[in-house]
Amino acid sequence: MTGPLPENPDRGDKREAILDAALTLFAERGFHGTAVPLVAERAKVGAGTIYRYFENKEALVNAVYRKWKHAFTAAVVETFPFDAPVREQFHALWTRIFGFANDHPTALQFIELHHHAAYLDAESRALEEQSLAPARALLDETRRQQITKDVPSAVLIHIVWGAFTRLVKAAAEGQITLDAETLDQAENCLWEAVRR
Amino acid sequence: MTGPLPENPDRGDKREAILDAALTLFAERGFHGTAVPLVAERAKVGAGTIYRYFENKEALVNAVYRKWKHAFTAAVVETFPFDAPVREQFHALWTRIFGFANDHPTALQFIELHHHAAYLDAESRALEEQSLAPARALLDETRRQQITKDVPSAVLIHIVWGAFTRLVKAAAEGQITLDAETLDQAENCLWEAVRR
DNA sequence: CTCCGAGGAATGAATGTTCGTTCCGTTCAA
DNA sequence: TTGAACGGAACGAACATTCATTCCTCGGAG
Repeated sequence: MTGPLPENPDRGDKREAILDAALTLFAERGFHGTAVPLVAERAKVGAGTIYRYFENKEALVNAVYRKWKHAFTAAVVETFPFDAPVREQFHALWTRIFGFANDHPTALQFIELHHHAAYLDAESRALEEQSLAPARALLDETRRQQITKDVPSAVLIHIVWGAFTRLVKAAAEGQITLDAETLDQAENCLWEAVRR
Repeated sequence: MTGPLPENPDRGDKREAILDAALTLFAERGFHGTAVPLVAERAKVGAGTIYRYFENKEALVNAVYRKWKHAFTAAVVETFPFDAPVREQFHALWTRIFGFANDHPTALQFIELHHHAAYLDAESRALEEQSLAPARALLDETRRQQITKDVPSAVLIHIVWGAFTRLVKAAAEGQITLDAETLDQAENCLWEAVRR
């Protein structure tokens, strides 16, 4: 699943070095725009070494995708206040998602860029669904309670997530600055977008 | 600018065939993932012919980008009711943008995919700014009139545009269906996101 | 404690393939 | 007949991947 592992466990950091280099380069230049030897150079590793850890370039991009999609899901779900009032849950969701974007901007850029790409395999695709499950559950529940609008929760999710990722991208490009106040204002905008 | 043109004006449709093929392939597989000979094949044209019309692959992608960015801007601005009440202007904006997405789904996908890409030249970059100028003007004005929230108009634009493109992409992938009612609901969501 | 040799890990030059681009013989319109 | 337009074979560069070789680690013999 994770590719062949070297038998000496001390050297597992090579794998991480490769994953890190691949994350950055794939995020910046895309899958087809990134040459494998370039990944090797950035990871300070021989080109052939990559193939000791990953079957091929496609397996590598899938490994990067899964690693960070899992990290994202974990960051959102961990210690999530599932029993708090819904407005508070929305705030928690927003805060965690942005916290992740702040801690790992390259990872979010990578995830967005490779969303639904042709070279992602079935297992990676399945993770795409899974990662937004808490949001879907929340919005389904709030709709039932007539707190949010009578609109399919999938539509609301795409509105919030689409707006969010765009804001992050714009911030990364320096078009806007996402300080605490702006972030709060944006959260408020989107709550009003979804609330009844 | 537009590359060398054949001197016989009758044959200008070859250029269009190339642009059309390039639009579809670049939208589906990205810039680096699309081979020039493949574009030629789809355009039913010899590989060499492409280079009679475009200096190189980069010039081609820029030409596609400009063509459709112009078309998009035109579709939005044409007969726009600049003097209508602001809520109506917002509706007009929403309707026109979605009308474009509906008429030319591949073009919108292409534009989104190549947004701020490294291989776009300065002139193409300039068009990115220009195309959302009407929206910016509208949101600046409504903020002055205290109709929309006291949030930088750039932030509001990214919220609306981000939500919109995500909805279109989700619809293209079959995750949601954007019928007239859903579209109306979504417009309402985003108006409430921006209005005071 | 030192040295040796076995075997897995790592390497990067070599390989076959695919790409962007060019070149040139052919076709077509006038 | 002539010159522009065209197609597609051909070319060098760049790519993903392989593999013969080197490096490193460590167990055990002396």
